[in-house]
Formats: sequence, C-alpha cells, structure tokens
Amino acid sequence: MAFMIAQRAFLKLYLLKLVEEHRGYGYQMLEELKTEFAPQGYVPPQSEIYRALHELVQEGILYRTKKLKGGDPGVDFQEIVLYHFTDNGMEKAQLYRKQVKTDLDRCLGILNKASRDHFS
Amino acid sequence: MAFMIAQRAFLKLYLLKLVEEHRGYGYQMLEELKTEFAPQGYVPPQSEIYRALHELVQEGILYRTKKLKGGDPGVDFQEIVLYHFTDNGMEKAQLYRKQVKTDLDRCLGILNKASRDHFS
DNA sequence: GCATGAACAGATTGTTCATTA
DNA sequence: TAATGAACAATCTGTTCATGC
Repeated sequence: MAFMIAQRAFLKLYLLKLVEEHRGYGYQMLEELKTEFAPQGYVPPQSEIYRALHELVQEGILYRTKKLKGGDPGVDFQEIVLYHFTDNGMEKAQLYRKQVKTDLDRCLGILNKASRDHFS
Repeated sequence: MAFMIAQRAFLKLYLLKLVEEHRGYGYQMLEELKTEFAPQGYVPPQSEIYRALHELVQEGILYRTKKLKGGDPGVDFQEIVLYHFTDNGMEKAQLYRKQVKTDLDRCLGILNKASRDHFS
C-alpha cells in the first residue's frame, strides 16, 4: 500500500460530490475546488482534475454528455462536457468512498501521531 | 509543491529523533518504527529508511561511524553503521523540523477538511 | 480568457535482488 | 537471520504544450 493517500483519490471524492450536486463540468469544478481549498494553501492542478474525471468514467461510475454552454445559439458556442452518474454509479461511488475513508483515516492516524510525537 | 508530505521527510523526523536518543543504526531503527506504527497499519519499508539516512548524511546533518556489533571479538562480527549529529547538525535538524511541520500542518488541514466534508 | 485534453519529464516509492557476516 | 545497500519497475504528479472557441 502507498504511504499517503493519492491526490487522485482525494479529488475523486470531491468531484463525485460536485457531480451529485449537479455542478457538472471540469473547468467549473476545478475553479470551485481552487477557491474552496485556498485557505489550506492547496491548488488542485488542472491535469489531475481531468485525469480523475476520466478515471471515474472508465470505472463506470460516471458518464459524459456534451453540451453547448449557454444553450442559446448565437451567444456562446463553447462546448462543455457534463458528467452524470451511471445506473449503478451511485452504488459504485458509495463503495469507493468507503475505501477512501479507510485510507484517509489511516493517513490521519499516521500524521496526527507525527504531530504529537514531534510538535506537541 | 507536492500534494502530500513525502514518506522520506516523514521518516527523517523519526530517524532524527531516534539518533538523538542514541538509538542509532538502520536496521534497529527500522524494527523499532515497524513496531511503533503497527497500530496505524503502517509498515515503513526498509529501502526508505536507508535512503532517508543517506540523505541526512548528504545534507550534513548526520555522519556515520562503523562498529562491530557486540564489541567483544569472537562473539559477533557483524558490522553496523552508527549515526551521529555533525557539529551544526542539531541546528540544521531543527530547521528541517520546522519546514516539515509546516508541510505536516498543511496536510492535516487538507485531510481533516476532507474528513469533515465527506464523512462527518 | 474559457475549456478540454495529451505529452513529457521528474520524483517517489515498492519490490526485488545482491552482498556480507 | 541480521545488516546494508543497490537496482529495477511502476506509479503519481507537475509542467508544459496543443486545440478550439
């Protein structure tokens, strides 16, 4: 097992949550997460967001649709990729969340111990 | 900056502490840390221990001496490598600890937030 | 600048292998 | 088995580049 939780897994949790709340395309979620994590001094990199989304699709949790941003033609023709849960995507996601929670708790245990041991 | 704290940096903290307490060779420290982290389900890999020690030497914080284990000849001729702080090693270590603390706190902030956001 | 994606390079790490006593 | 070290392979990640609107 890896020492620490992977950034990819960490981001997947947040992306699943954002898709669940119907805020659903890559660039927007990236910007949202950037804002959300600014206080923690963490800037999620663009490449990881897209890689995480692609993996969630490959894993059969999400699927993609394409849409023209704005909807009204003549206004904005930018094409965006929206994400939605597949039929059994929610169950799969729940399973995945469970796995990540185990890993997250393990990491917190390790890091909290280090914090106590060296900087208490 | 990397997403999470590196295992190497994490281990260096513990190795510096063990050397400070005069428990000082690789294999022994490895076994000690294995025992210490058993409850957290973390098994520090042998290779990382040695790599971390080598780096601490390269960074001028520690230096090495060699010794025959047991001391008494005829009993055990296994050669072991002991580690000690250099002249200004303690100061350097203190500086390093400070840096790692910053990183550690950043990681804890991120992971605690995730824990709250998804599993509260 | 918004939006998506790929490519490339580097660092970290886990496993295995080698050596000696 | 204890002890140290190196080699190898895989993964992850950060940066940069490419494309289109």
